[in-house]
Amino acid sequence: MNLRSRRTDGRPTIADVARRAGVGAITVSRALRDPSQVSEALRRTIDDAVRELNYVPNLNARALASIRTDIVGVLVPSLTQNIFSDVLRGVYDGADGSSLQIQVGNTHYSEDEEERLIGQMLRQKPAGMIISGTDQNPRSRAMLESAGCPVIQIMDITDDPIDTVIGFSHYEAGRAIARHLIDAGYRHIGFLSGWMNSRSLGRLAGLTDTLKEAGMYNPKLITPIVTGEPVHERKSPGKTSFATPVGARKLLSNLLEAEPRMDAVFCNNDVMALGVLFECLKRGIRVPEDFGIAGFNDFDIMAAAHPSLSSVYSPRWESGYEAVLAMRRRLDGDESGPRIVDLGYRVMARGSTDRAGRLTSAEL
Amino acid sequence: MNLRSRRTDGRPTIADVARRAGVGAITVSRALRDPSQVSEALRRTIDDAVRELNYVPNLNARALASIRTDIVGVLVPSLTQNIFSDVLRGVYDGADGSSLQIQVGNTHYSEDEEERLIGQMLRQKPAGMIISGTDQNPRSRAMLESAGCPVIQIMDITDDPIDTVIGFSHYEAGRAIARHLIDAGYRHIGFLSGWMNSRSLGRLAGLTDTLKEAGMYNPKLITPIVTGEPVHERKSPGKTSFATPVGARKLLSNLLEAEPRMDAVFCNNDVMALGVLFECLKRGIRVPEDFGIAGFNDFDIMAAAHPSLSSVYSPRWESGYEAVLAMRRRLDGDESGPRIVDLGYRVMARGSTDRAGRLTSAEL
DNA sequence: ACATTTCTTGGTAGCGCTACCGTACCTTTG
DNA sequence: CAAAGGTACGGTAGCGCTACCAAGAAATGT
Repeated sequence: MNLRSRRTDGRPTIADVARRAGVGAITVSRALRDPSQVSEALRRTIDDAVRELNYVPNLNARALASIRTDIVGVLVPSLTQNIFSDVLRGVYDGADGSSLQIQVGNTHYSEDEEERLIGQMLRQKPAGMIISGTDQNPRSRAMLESAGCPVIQIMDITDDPIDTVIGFSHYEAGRAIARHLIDAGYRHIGFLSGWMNSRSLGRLAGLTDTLKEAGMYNPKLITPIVTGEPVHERKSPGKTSFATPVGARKLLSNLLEAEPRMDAVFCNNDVMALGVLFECLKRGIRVPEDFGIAGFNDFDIMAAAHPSLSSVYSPRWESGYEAVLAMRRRLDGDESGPRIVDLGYRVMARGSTDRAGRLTSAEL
Repeated sequence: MNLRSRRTDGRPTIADVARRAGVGAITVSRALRDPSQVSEALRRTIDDAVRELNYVPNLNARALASIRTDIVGVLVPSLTQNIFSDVLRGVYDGADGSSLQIQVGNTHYSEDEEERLIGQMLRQKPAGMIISGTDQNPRSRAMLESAGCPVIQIMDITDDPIDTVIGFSHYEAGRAIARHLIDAGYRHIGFLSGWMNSRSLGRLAGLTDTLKEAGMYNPKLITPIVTGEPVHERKSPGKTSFATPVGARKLLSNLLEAEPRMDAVFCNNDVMALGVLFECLKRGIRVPEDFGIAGFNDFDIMAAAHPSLSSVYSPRWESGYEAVLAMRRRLDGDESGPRIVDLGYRVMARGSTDRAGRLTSAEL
């Protein structure tokens, strides 16, 4: 007896629980998945048996039998940048305490890679997909539309989501920071960036539109736009085409050379803004009196710099978190949630753009 | 015909491939998993059939039938800190192109949570486990020792690994930075930290031992040590008990008040070092002349600061990457790899500790 | 009173794959 | 040339779970 085959690993199965509780296996299965289908008394007996045997359901068997999993596929374009670390943190926080399993894929900002990963993930019949951005190619979009599971796009916004979009408008954020700089009294406002993706381009568009409206647009104040696929940063500890603070210092020098009247710059991200601040420190350019600096994302360091650095807060953690919560509601059968959720942004006005001296010293 | 049951999703199965190739299903299975067991001719026919049908193996069924998966469980203590984002990036880069699936768990620096997650992951019969740190509790350790799969500890080092350890000595890193500060001419060297984990404590021990040997140890120069479980940072966009640059500015003020002679500080991490630099800028303390600053980890921003900030480079990406490569070798049956891998650290001497003026201006 | 619906439970038959064993054929050896 | 071993392939029987169908008990309607 008990000549256990080598095919099992000795853990209790649903049949063991059923035997111990004196019920059928299928009843145990129901009690576990949807207790409301089982009578109070049996439910209790089954729960006891589960606890005594320390039974844990085999997820592979469940997935095989029911053609569905608890996997949520999450696609991000980069793991190098802190932005997406924050998004993933929100995702994991949102999944905490649920049965959802997170599976992360890195598209490396490549549409082809994105398409490949979508296909691969969908083959696993995931419970849902969360994907960064709204600029999937037509084939990717078609796959997602016929995926038969909730699909949530994040970190951008559109009025034509695949299914649901949770994010904010980069274009509006660009407009807002431009208005802030103009209000602060700057007149020769530049834009500094390294490699640009579609969201960065949205911010730039917002900035330039606003500057044009104010009659302050000057192309010499914009760093050359680099798009296309970034140099892949995989398989190396360092970064390549993404924004680096060192690169930002060089780019600032270039801009100042091309247009010495420049008196403020909106940096495509916070890291570059820090680099610019340090370049100003080195050159003895006074911030904010001679020169205004604004970043994007509002990482912690911005508030702690001296002078403190203005930025635009982007809801990165919130995007991930809200996406998973929305996913959980959908998977619980609640279809009533909105399909377009604008989480907004927030201009954080700090010392580095306080030319007018409006802030108290405690705020600096 | 073709009254497809609702139980399948219409994708081709191994049986479809077998039928098309005119062979048995088991032969297809073998051809896919270990082509050397199948004759050249059949292999080709099967490959063709696979391609024509666009067949993709069902991983759940494979896992169920063979009681093993391609999942690698990765346990990190935090997703809030960039350190572990870098580790995860290395992990994903290392797994790129293999069939391994990464599953991340966040222990929130809690031994109990770690134990729970280990149990949960082992129940999935993972192909291997990667776990941060070497300070698992006895029950966790016992579970991992009898897990029957490769277990790789990372980001620290020990001569008594559970299985394999890939990391570096925090104690030696602490000694090294202490020597660097002494060499640079500082005499009242402090240590600044927020919440401390066992690895931070190792660095501090290295620092204080070295200072004692040099007769320069002064407890008033050490911020109060905060250990135990950190305030959980889950379910919120912000951080709590972890190092923040704002907190660092306050802590520096406290230390300077307690011991005005302090002339250098080793910060538990780079973020705090940045905060300290900004506090010095605000107070008009000259760096490095009046005060030396060193951080830990060597994030990009350190080299770009002005003055550039000294730090200790820690192999975060490398830890994750090498761990996965070692895992892959083990899973391929190569047991010859070393069980203890010291990836080392590197003191990055920069402007913020260059009291002696040894660096050229280009290096600053 | 009986028919009808609702609720609770169980049996059976897979889900797609691989472990195990068996068979046919080929090679080697004394 | 028989015996022994090796190689290439296939059949069978599960892995642990759930979809589907069925049936009995209880509740409800007429």
